[in-house]
Amino acid sequence: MRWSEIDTVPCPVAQAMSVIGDAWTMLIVRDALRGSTRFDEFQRSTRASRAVVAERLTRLVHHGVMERKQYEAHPPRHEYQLTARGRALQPVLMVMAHWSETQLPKPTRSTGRRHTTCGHAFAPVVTCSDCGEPVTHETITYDRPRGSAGRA
Amino acid sequence: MRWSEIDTVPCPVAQAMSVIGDAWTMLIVRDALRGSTRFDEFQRSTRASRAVVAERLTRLVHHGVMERKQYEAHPPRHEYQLTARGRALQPVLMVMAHWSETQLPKPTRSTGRRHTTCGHAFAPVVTCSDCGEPVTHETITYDRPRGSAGRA
DNA sequence: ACGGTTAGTTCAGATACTGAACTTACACCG
DNA sequence: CGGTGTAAGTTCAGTATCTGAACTAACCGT
Repeated sequence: MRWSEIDTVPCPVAQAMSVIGDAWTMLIVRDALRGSTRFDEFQRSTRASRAVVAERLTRLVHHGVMERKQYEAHPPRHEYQLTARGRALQPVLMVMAHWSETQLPKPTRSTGRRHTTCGHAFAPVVTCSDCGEPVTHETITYDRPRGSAGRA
Repeated sequence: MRWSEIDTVPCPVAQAMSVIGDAWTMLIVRDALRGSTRFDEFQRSTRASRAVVAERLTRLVHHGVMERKQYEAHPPRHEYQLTARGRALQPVLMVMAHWSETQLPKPTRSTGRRHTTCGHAFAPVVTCSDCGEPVTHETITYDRPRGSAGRA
């Protein structure tokens, strides 16, 4: 199966992969969540090749994660902004960064994440929308126990 | 910059990418979280080429996400099991699947996720470990506002 | 006129992926 | 005994993708 056909798999994880299943794409989204909007900004920060940055930005726009806007007419200049769909990736990146910080051996500079509601540094905790209690690997089941297409 | 050098970037997202920043790897982890352990099981479900499945499994073992265990001596047969580090990816996949289900247009079969603590189907909500309130893109700040290396 | 900025595109050479066949080592069946 | 099946890979030729560097276009400031 080709990369380009992943989007035909009826699984939410595979669908997500068809949009953000690439390291450079994720780094671009990370930068966008931090406030980057310009092509060169993405290129310098990710250090991906210019061709890859251009291709990934086009793909993100195509999937409705980012919007390409002209901010200057002469000369024509564009910038990339996250859409609501793109901003909704924030929890994904945050939980991923937390996994990295707590599970991987190599030290990374702390992200210094702070919750403005309470003012504290914090760890993201995934909870149940119904009862509010934390969700762990052990307290989850799936309705169709062993279906054909994957899910997580 | 090469893919193989991502792990030198001192950013937790980049570090995560160096381990799971690949679509096939994520699908393998998804299957493992569902209970798959065998090479052929991963290959059939992901439909990646056998060479890629072998390479990705080796990489996951190398990064301590999975363990390779011999479960039969004659003929030698191995299986792959998630380590604690691998099981800790469950929230990442779950939040990602939720993003996919709520944000992407293409319909995917519902994952039918159920919380055994309360017995209900649920959506994962990322909350603050300190105050317990939901965390959104708007209620987060970062201590070093515009550092050199990325974070999210 | 000269250099700088922004957003790309182009290209040759290197790297990675695909699909299929092949391998090893056994088990089961008649 | 020979054939088929299973499990976990490996190998290979052809194809696709990525890298790094240079180049383009259209302006600005001095």
